[in-house]
Amino acid sequence: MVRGKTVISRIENTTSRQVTFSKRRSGLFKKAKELAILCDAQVGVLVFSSTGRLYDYSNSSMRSVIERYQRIKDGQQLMSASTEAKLLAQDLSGLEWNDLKSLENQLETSLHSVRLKKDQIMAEQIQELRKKENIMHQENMELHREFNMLRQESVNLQRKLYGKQDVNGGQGSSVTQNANTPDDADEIRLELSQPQLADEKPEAAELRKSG
Amino acid sequence: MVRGKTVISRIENTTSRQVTFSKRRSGLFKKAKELAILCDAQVGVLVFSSTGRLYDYSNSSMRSVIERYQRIKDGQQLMSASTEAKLLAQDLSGLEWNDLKSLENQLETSLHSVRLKKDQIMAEQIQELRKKENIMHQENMELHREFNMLRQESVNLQRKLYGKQDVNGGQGSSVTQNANTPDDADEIRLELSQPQLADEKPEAAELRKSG
DNA sequence: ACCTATTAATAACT
DNA sequence: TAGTTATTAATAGGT
Repeated sequence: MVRGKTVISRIENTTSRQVTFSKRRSGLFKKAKELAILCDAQVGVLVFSSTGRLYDYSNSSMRSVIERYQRIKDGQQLMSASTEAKLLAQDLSGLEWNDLKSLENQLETSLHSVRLKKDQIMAEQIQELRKKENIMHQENMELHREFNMLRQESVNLQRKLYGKQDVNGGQGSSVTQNANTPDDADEIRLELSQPQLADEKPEAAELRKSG
Repeated sequence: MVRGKTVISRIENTTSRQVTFSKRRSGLFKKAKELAILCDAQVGVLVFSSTGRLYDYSNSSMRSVIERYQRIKDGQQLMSASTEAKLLAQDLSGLEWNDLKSLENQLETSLHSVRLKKDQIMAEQIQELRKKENIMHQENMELHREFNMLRQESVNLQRKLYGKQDVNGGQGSSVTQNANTPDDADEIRLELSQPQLADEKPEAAELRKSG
């Protein structure tokens, strides 16, 4: 029953977060739809849940919304497919369906196999790159783990060697100050953060498995 | 003051439509923001006014939202182009040969631009994945380098601590299994191999230098 | 841009 | 997941 002024910060309880997500998502879509109708606007809404699931609304096709957005953003003047199709449809009037059907078939079949092959190749490439990406990410994580173990070990050794004085063994960056090793690494500075997929949330990897 | 139940249909009066657009647009964005915060979701909203102006909101970058959307969608539907062609063909009736000729050309053009767009999207994806791959690879190399330096240091510390006998001061870390290192660090075996890009293109190396 | 009567959305509950 | 309801939030029309 809405007690008190609703505070907008992350809902920690998982179930109530999911319930709220479901309710507010539909509320948002409803608002988007109303805006589109009332004000004759083109609207697209994209929502990814914290579990990585996609929900979307748009009054026209999302593809065309995105293309329009990109056209404006990129300053490019690429005509969107849907716009072009509309123009094409307007140009032609009074055409026999049977003729069109065979025409369509001809055009499609001639292009279909080529497109299929090309798409297949590109899709395979993308899939392979994604696989590689995941493997590298895992390897990266493993390296971090092992690195930290070794660092801890090194710190312990230094403690044994030098006593408890001047041993900089914190979790921070500068791990060792080993001033008396002439031909070896005198000073190792470490500034490592956890590896991260460039701009992806963790669940994205999860998603790729299923999708 | 909201008289009566608000009817959702196009507002004919231009000024009040614009006012409503402005108000409801900000309302929509607010709702989107709240959803993102409350439910830890990634949200993107795109709105084009009836005059063609773009307004957008997203809690992360719109680009990443769109890319995430496309990553999901292009796995699901590679058939949208042919579907559109079918819909287009169904609209039309009554045809002459000259019309067919021009239709053929237009369909070809249309298909061409659709194909171009699709290819462009896929090519961008591949490019971005390659970029990510390179970044991760670089990070991986750096980790290896630092790991080896730290390992060397650890070995030196162990020598100092234990002399040349029984140099196995690991705290249970499976990383340093250098059981009998007589004099040189050359024999230290590390179970990590250098990371490698499977089928690296020439520009990849170039990228790492600068990045 | 601000105000406010009124409807709309929704948090907590079942 | 789907209702109910007490509240808060959004907003249409006016200024």
